[in-house]
Amino acid sequence: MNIAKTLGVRKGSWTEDEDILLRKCIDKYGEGKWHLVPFRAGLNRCRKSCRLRWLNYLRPHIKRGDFALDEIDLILRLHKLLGNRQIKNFVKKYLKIIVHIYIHEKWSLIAGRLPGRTANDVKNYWNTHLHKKLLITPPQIQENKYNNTLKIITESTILRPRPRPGPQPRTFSSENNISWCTNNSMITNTLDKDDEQHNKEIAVNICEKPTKKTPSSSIDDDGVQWWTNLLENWKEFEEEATAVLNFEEENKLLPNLLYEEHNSTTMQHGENDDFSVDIDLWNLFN
DNA sequence: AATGTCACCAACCGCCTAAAG
DNA sequence: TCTTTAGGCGGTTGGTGACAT
Repeated sequence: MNIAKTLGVRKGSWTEDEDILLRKCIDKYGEGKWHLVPFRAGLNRCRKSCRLRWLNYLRPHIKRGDFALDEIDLILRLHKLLGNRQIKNFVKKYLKIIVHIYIHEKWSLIAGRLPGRTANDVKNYWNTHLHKKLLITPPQIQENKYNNTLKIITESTILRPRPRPGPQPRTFSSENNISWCTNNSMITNTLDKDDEQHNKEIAVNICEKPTKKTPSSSIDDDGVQWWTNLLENWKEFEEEATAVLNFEEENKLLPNLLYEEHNSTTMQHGENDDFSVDIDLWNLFN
C-alpha cells in the first residue's frame, strides 16, 4: 500500500515555505532518491510532487517567461521531426525504428536543446501557442510551411539526443538573425521583426548545405550529430535495427500505427494523418 | 460592476521501463 | 522468472488572472 496515500499528502500549489524546505533538502543531499525527499525535507508531499516541483520550478537556471523566436523556431523544427504521433503510410523499415526509439522522448528531447527550459514548459508552450496556430494556418501557408520544412531540416540541424542526465544546452544568439555552426554547415535564421508573414513561417535558410560527413566537432562533446554517427556506423545500426524490428514484429510490440504501411494510400499534404519527415532524412531511406 | 470566456501554466495522473530483490 | 519499487515521461486537469461583453 502506498504509505503516502495513507498519510494524506498535500496536493495543489506549493507554498514558499515548502519550496524553501525542498531547496534546502536538495542542496544538502543532492538530486535523486526522491522517495526519501519528503522525509528528509519534512514535507507532506509525495515523491513525484517533490521531483516535479524541483525539476520544473526550483532547479537552478530554469528560464521563465516568453519563448524567444529562435527557441520557437527550434521547437517547431524538432517537433516536426519528432512529434507527429500519427504515423502511417510509406514508413520505411529503418525509419520505423528511429521513430520508435526517439518519439517517446519528444518533449524532453526538445527541452534538452533549449537552455533553461523544461519539458513541461515546452509542452505547455506547444499546447497553448504553437499547436493551435498551426491548426488554424490557412492552406496556402500550410503548403509553404510544408515545403519549407522539407527544405529546412537537414542532417546538420538535428542533434542526437543525449543520454541522461541532463542536456547540454546550445547557445542561442540574442539577435534576430541567428546563425550557428555545426561541424559541416552554417545555418542562418532569417526571422524579421517587420515581416509578419515571414515570422509566421519561421523560415530557415540553409546557407551552406553539408556535402561531407565529418567526425564530431569540438563545439559540444555530446552535440555530435547523430546523423553523422548513424551514417558512420550504418552497418552496425542496420544490423541492430533489423534485429529489433524482427523481434518487435514477432512479438507484436510495435504500435499498431506502424503496421499500416501495407494499407498506405496516396496522401495529400495537410491531411491530419499524414506523416511528414524532412526530405534529407527521407532520401536516406530511398 | 458583474459575469462569462479564454489563455496560461503548475500540478496531477496514469503508464512505462529498468533495476533490485 | 516474477514482483516490487523508483524514476521518468506525455497527456490532461484545474486554478487563476486577463480580457471582453
